[in-house]
Amino acid sequence: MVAKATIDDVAALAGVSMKTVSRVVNNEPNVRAATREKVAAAIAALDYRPSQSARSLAANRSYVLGLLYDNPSASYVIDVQAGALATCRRAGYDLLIHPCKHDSEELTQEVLLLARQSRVDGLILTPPLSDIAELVQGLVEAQVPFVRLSPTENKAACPYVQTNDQEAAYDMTCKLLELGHTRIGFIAGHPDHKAVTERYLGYLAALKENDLRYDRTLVEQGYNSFDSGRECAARLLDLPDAPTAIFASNDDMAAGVIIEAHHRGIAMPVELSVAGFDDTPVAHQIFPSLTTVRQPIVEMAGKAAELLIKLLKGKSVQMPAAIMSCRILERESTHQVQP
Amino acid sequence: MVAKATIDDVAALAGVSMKTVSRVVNNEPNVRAATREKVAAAIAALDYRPSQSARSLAANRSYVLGLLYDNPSASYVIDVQAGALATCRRAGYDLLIHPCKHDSEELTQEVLLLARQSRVDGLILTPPLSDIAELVQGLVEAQVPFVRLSPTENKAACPYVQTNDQEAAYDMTCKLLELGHTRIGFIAGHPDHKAVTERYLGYLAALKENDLRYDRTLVEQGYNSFDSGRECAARLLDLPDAPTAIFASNDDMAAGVIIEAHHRGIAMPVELSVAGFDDTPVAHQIFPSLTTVRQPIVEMAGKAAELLIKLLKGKSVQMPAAIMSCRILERESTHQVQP
DNA sequence: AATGAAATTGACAGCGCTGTCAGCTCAGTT
DNA sequence: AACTGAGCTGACAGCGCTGTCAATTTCATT
Repeated sequence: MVAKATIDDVAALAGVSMKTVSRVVNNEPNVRAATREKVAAAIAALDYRPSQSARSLAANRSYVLGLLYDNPSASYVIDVQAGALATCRRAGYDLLIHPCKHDSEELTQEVLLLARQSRVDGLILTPPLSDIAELVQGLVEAQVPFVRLSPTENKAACPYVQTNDQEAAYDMTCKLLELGHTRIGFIAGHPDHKAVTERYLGYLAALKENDLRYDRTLVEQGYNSFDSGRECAARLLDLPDAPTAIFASNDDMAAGVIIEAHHRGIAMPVELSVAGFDDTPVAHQIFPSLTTVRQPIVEMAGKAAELLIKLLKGKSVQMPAAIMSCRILERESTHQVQP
Repeated sequence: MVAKATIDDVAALAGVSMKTVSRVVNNEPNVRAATREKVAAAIAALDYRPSQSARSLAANRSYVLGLLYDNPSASYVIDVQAGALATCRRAGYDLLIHPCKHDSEELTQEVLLLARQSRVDGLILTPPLSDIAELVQGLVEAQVPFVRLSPTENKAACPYVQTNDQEAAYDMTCKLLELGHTRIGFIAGHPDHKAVTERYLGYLAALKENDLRYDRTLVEQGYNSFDSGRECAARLLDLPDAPTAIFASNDDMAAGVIIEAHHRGIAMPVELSVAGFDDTPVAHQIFPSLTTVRQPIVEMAGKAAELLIKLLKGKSVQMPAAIMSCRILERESTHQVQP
């Protein structure tokens, strides 16, 4: 790499102390405008770039956020990364990604290590990690700053960003009811993944609200994967009195439903309506394209990073609970029930 | 965070100098076994974790690799990340992700900044960034170590990892020919994305090899996206003498072909065979599931990180060119041509 | 037991920055 | 004109580690 100018070089050229250069670089107050300009000119002339390692060591912060996840959905993870990164860049932070296993024994230790090595200043936890009590507890005890995406438990512990999953699932169920469906199958999400399971509550609430009896045979336990969705669909469609609509807790499972129906020669959406949740890319790449719920994942992650950075700056973020709204996207896979 | 033990604490407890502790921590040779054990015990007792920022500053390396990409495929990016991370963890490195715009004016500057700030020790470039001459040139000049995934140009410049895209596309085309198809439509990839465009050469080679005349109307220019695939398919299927098989340069475009065919009521695979490339998740989530080519992306990225780390360790990696093989996956979307 | 080479260990000087704190400058006051 | 306090600036001491190099120990040989 090119010989790099240090803060001393800049100070010498600008005719000030290196501390003043530091002030200018860090946008600190109490520097006369004229001085600021002199320094800025010197920085430009030398093409000076502060060394991150040096400032990390001296200031005891790394200007790096860690992003923790354990989610099989590539598009979800990419969106979270994109949102977090956008904020990070604006604030001069970098993002370290740290996929991990939510059921690992050493999860908490592994994550704490990141902070203990001073690799990251704070962490963003995404579901299902945001609901692991031991991990959350460990971070609180070690006083590692962190923000959670969509936690369902222990919300007092720290800042979080959330969506109204339950409400959106309620709305989606109502939509299907409005289309005349009375037997609506539901495929629940992975039990370890609390945020997804919340959607089940929305489904239940909508049935209740509309005085439909709850039929246990219409609810299948899925595991968030395409394959599990397909298996659940097979069972639902085998029912003597099969549902005319199936609402899956996520798009991957909904895609599984659609494949299973295709293989059975069921015409969609006329003979079967299908709804999903998440609006992953597959939702509009399958036939029929999927009616689903879009979450503002990028924005949520961006907000989370923002809260975290505020927290790091010491601006007491009084446990702010940013709640963001989902939106139903009606596509081809839902249709009026046939008489 | 918990009060952290420093190297001095460990040295004091073990009764050695901090340099010796440093040697043990870094697995350097020339430390007596007994000493090593004493130190190890002290480290364990104090739960000592070296500060990354301090060692970065002192050793002038960050133990972080940067991953550069500009690829709309979430699953591709996730796979690359996973592969690179696996290697990084084994070697004690972290991974900084850096999505960017391949057509940005300031791309080279932006990327060089990462190294100049000593945030990363080296870079992994993925297509289409691996083919941007200016960027590659800039890195070489600035002496930033880097490794490329699937470069098609200037291969002498530095280590790279590659797949035999062209050969795989050749094989896939032959497979369609064997199924009796003689009019095989082809949807080319984004012209900026060299690695994808190589697949076109494989298609051409197969036609030539089998003495089929090249029909220009059967080749459409796509842009790697689902929508562009669908548009190209529409044009191909509108042809008076429409193809009986369509080979798209990637799965997203192939998914577009399948949707377009569905909307036209074309029965697949009997009336139309479709083939893709990449084996993205959508390939087996659509109906009919897609015959495609699987690249060992995770392995490639892992290998790339490995080469890069070797390079950083000064072990002269004499421009090693790891070439890895693709595999055709036959699924439901391809079928014998109808007489 | 003396000898020399190799193995092992430690002292020390930074790496390039930021935090602390003291000192200086300069309006606005009295 | 002297005084005040806010605004501005700089000296300096680390942050916790690694690289260098010299000192010491070890061990096989003679």
